[in-house]
Amino acid sequence: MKSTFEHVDCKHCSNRFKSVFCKTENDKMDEIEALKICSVIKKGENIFRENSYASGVYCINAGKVKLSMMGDEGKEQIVRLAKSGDIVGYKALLSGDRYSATATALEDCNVCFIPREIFLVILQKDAALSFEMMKVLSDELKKAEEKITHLAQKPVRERVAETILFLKETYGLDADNHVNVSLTREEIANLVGTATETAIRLLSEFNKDHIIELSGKKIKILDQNKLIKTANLFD
Amino acid sequence: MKSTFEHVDCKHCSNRFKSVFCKTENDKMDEIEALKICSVIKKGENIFRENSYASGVYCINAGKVKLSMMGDEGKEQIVRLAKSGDIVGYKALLSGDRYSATATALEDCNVCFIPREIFLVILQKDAALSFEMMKVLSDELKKAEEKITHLAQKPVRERVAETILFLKETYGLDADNHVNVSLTREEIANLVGTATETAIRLLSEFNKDHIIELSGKKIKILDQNKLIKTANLFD
DNA sequence: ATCAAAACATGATTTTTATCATGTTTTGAA
DNA sequence: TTCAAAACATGATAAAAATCATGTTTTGAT
Repeated sequence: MKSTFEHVDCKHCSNRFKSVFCKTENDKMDEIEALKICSVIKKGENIFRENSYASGVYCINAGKVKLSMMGDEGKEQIVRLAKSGDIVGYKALLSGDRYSATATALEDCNVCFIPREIFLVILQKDAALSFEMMKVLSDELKKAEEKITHLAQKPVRERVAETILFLKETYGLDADNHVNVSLTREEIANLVGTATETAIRLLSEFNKDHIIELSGKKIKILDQNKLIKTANLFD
Repeated sequence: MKSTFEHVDCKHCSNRFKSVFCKTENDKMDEIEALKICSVIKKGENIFRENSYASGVYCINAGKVKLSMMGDEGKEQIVRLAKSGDIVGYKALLSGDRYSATATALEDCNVCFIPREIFLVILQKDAALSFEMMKVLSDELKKAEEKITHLAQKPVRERVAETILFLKETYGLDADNHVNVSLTREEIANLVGTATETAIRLLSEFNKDHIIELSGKKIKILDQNKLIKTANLFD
């Protein structure tokens, strides 16, 4: 099984046209193809660590990844969730800095590593790729600013509801209509920005109120409208 | 007096080499020069408004600007502070969206408006400008993610201390060693992400403890080390 | 110079949320 | 399969911060 993931041909990559590389020309793609390194990252393993030297970007070919920062008291804050087709590690590379977050596989992943120099050189030559990168960065920044506003102004209850909707938006639903990602309660709390116990309590409450249905780590949204209302969105 | 600000020659602009345009070639600069529109924005006036159509970017030639988003309950959240040499409004332009924040002059400003099309066309042609833009975006994103982490994990007291240090970092000190920006207590609260009364109380407390000295809206940092300690940074 | 509005200040109270404590359930490695 | 560690759950309590209330000071327009 593992070998089928070992090397992915960029030009035929299933994420090719979903990713930031969608408009990249074929000759540039060949350069990446030649020098990228694909590898399998097991669930729980880190792709890179906060404060370590940024050696390149990672293109997620399969799997889910969390990006988190360590707070002063050693508490994890999840700042982004990535899925197949997304790239991670570009921020540090562009600002010429160390990685500002740790990237951890939420499930077994297949990622393609594109070394720093190759990525930067292609970026210099390929205006379309640059433009796509700027779009990605702009979108991330916009989302981050919205998150700041909500974190500063919305009560935890609303933010927990919002987070469930965000998880559905990001990862979709599986065959059984469950939100298609498995997070511990602690991870959900670290995404919401609250204490683990508070997240647990609010999830149980939503469960009791038949807004969601919990079975272990699986979350099923029973009443999306009520969840939107609970999140206090769009008013 | 006003006329001296009315038109600023890009090539001789004092911010030329501090801004994102620092590496832009002269011929590109001429294009911008020819089509940009300089104007004076009075204190309190908006440069652009959240949700309005993004018609271009604004280069701040002189003055200070706050960028804020409206929360659900109509409460302002300040997401960024800009100074001369900074550009604002680029995010919306790049993601092809409306402005996601409102830009308001904190004092009389002189800004140069660069229309959407010109900026985007030059961006396509000028790899160096694109790269600088990506750097700016990356830095902003990194700061935003740090803010998210602090907002989620640090108590208000620490965040107020941190905000004072941030204001000093951003705008420096004036001749009397005061932090060189004038914000209302409400604006400080909206930057910190707390209630106005809470911000007022903590500022008075720092004042009483001789960490800072308040005189009206002017803030003087008396004991920077204590302020850093209060902010609980670097430990 | 006057005056109303905005900003600032501070005490009292309530609400929200974190923390502490403790017990149960689930999970994954030996 | 067993068993310890991790995750989950929930009650009690404490702490933090918001809200409410009220008064003072500052500010800017007339």
